[in-house]
Parts: sequence; C-alpha cells; structure tokens
Amino acid sequence: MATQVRTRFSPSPTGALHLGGAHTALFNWLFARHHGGVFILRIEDTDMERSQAHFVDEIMESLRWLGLLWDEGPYFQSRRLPLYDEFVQRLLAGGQAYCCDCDPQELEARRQAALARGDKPRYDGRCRERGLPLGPKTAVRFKTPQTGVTFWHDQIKGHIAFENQELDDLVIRRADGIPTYNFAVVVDDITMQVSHVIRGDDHISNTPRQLLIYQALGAEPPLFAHMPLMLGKDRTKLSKRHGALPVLAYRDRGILPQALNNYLARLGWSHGDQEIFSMEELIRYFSLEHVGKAPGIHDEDKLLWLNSHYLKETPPAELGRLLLPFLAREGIATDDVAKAARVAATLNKRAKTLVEMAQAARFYYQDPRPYDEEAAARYLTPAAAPVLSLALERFRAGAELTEEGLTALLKELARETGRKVVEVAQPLRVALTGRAASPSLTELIPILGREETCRRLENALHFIGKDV
RNA sequence: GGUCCCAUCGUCUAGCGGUCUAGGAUACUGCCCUCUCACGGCAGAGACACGGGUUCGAGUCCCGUUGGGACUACCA
Repeated sequence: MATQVRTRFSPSPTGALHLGGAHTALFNWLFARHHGGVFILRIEDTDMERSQAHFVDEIMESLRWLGLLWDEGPYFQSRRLPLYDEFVQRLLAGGQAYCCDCDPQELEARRQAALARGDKPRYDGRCRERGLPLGPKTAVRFKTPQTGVTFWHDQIKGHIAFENQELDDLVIRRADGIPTYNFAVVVDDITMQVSHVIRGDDHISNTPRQLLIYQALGAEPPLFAHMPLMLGKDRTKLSKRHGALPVLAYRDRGILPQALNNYLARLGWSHGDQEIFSMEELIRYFSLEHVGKAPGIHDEDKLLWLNSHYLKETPPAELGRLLLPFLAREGIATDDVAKAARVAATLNKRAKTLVEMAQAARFYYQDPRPYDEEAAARYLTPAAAPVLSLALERFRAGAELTEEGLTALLKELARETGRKVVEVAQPLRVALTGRAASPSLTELIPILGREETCRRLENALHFIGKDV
C-alpha cells in the first residue's frame, strides 16, 4: 500500500452532483485532508451515451462552492483508453480474460428469461474456452475464478466475504473498445496509487469483482471503506423524488456551504455530542472509525437548523454581500453593501435561508403597500390614528433615531396615548413594514431613516382615512 | 428470487459488558424573556425491533426471526 494517503472522488457526468455525491466527496476530502494526503478528482465518463460535458462543469462548480478542492485532476477516463487496452492485453496474454462474441441482444433475452424463471441471471461462460481473437465485434470478459472466496476487511463495515461462484464473467471491455466501470476503476486506482477507496455501500457487491481483477493483475488493492447510503424519507435511495436537489440548487435556495458541509459530515459520522463543526474541526476530528454502518435519512429540517445557525454566525458585512444577489432575484436592485449589511443584521435571526432573508428585506427597499390585509384590518384602524399622528409629529420634530431613543419614544407614545407599548408598536409596525411581524422597530427605523419613516406614517394615516 | 449490507427517540446520533432508571441535537409541546415575529433560556413528551443464547451482568458479544436497503448490465 502506498504510504501516502490518496483518495479520489469519481463521479460520472451523467447528471448534476446531488447530495449523495457531495456526501461521498466530503468524506474522501476530509479523510485526505486529515491525513495530509491527496484528494483526486476523476471523471468516469466511459458511458458515452449519457455523459455530458456540461455536467462536468457543474460537478466542478459544486465542489468549488462547497470548498472541496481537489489536488489532482480532473482525470477523464475517456482520455485514458490506451492505458486500459494495455491492461486488457495483459489479462488476455495471461489467460485471465477472453474474447466473447455473444450477441448482446441474445444475452439480454437470456437474462430476462432467467429472471422470469427465478434463476440467477449470470453469463454462462460459453465463450470462455473458445480462444477467440480480439476482433471488431468482440467484447473482452474477465475469467472469474469459479471456486474460492473473495473477502476484505472493510474500513467501515468490517469483514465482508463473497463466494466466487456467485460471480460471473463480467465484460471488462466492450466491443467498441471502451472499458467498463469495474475494470476502468481498478486500472485507475492502481495507476493513480489510490490508497483508500471511500464510496457508497451500493458498491459493496462490485468490490469482489474488482478485488479479483487486482489479483489477476498482481496489484495490491487499496483499502476499502463503504459508507452508508443517504436515504429519502421513504427509506429508499435518495433521488430527485425526495426533494434531494443538486448541490447548486441548495446554493440557490440560500443555503451556506458551511451549513451543507456540516450537515453532510454529521450524517453517518459523529464526534461525541458535538453538532457544530468548522471545516478545521472536521478535518482535525474526521476518522473512518467513527463512521456508522446504518444508512441515514435525509432530514431537511436539520439542514435548515444548521443554516440558520451559520446565518447568525456570519458577520453582517459578509452577510450583506451574500444577500445582494438574492435581493436582485426578488426584484430589488441595489449594490449598496453597507445598507444590505445593516438590513441583514436585523434579519439573520429570523430567516433560515438567504432566500427567506431577501424576501423579508423587501420593506426596507420598497413601499410597504399594499399592506398585509389581515394586519391592516387589525392595526390600521381609526383608533390607531392618534398614535400614528403623534409618532409622526415626534419624528418630524427630530426624535432621536437610536435604539435607546426609540425605546424611550415607544414608551412615551404609549403613556401619552394611554395605551400599552404593544398597542402603539403594532400600528407603527404595519405602517412601516406592511406586516404584523418584523424586526424590532428600534432597529428598523434607523435603517429606514427619518424621511422615509415620516412618509410611511403619512401614507398609513391616509389609508386609515385621516388627513395629515 | 439470489447475494450482500444494515437495525438506539419521528429524524441525525452518543454508547466500544457493569458508570444506562440510555446522553446530546433536531423537530414537536408548554413556560419565561419580549414592541410583533424570531433568537435565547428552562421544562416536557419521545428509542435500545423480536426471540434465543454467552456471561455474575447485555443497548453493547453470538445465533435466529422480522423489518429495511443495495446490488443483481457490453450503466456507473
């Protein structure tokens, strides 16, 4: 085994990077970083039909956004074809593989028939001893030992063993010359000197086949670690149907990368009772020993909780900068980072995502009318007019726009109109924000400014039907 | 169907034979704080799938049952 830790993340570009892929990528990245090793990105694009270049870009953009930067690659399997051929030749020469000209369609029909009969659908090895030469219409199959046991010590699951007789002679090189997954992976992991293969446990049943190929090639296999899968609410493999979106969709929903990393890290891995981890802590504490065996169900609520935590932790200046594009998407065009920062500081305890925050920020930038119907009906009543008038008077007269000053003002207004503070605050709130719930008046009024505050109070008085 | 993997609160998990009348987090409920909504604080409810062993002693070890999942391609 290589002395240096080398891990790889090897997505196939047949779709966007989803949560499950990010989970795998994160564990590989953390393991490499923890050991001061190398994290490799390899694109497994041997499925020419379904692979698309733009998915490669999207996968890389997703990883960059998460901060999971790779040290080597991206390598593309489609550009390493001669290498795979070389290894195929070695197996062919050693009698560990053979050519097969069985018709794929016929094979498929036999497969279906076996399945229908309730039999195990496996290749019957009819070309095994025919000694066919490599031709344009021949595939190459691996000669799987028909007896014996193949086993390994999984770094997460422990001892796992398969009877070789359960396996059949898999195709390692298609008739078109393109290697298949199980073969290309082995050749790549050997030549890239991968030390630890950390992947989803849906690959467990591929492992014995790969191990047998390492053996035939006389190469020492890497260590394997099969991590539990992420399941949807219905406990089946996570997919789009579960609302498990591509990584970039989480970005667009206003999820912070740190929240997603923290969430993904804690799914399947733990460090005592700790829930919140900085990337540095994750790197420091991560270990395969503390990765659990049981699959985890994706829990959107927990992600949102972590996101709201990080929203509260992010410094206002940074938050303001992050908020701008989300404001733009709400139709609020502004490049005033300083104001966005002040706005964000009043909203970060009240929002779970940047999208929510941008929506809640609307009143800071736009007239609050039309008022929320229910709120207006309840608070913008003739009975509230005296409060609004008096407030308007004070603001015009230069009431101090500081938190202390405004706190005092609210109390004065209450005393002078003979009401409770809440009874003056709510009409003011609806007049200024259009809604019955908002950040504190004492922090929102200074941001609105004197002029705008007065204008909104006048508008509210007009709304009630009282001239100013 | 076959092979393989898995099994603690709804969910994420701590637990590596005795300290477990099972801990934390989230979600939920109630109370407090309070200009609203949040935040925060406090409290509550909520789990070792079942059955056999092993052991002085089992959530922790073994076997079985049940349940769930993955794989079963000239996809990856």
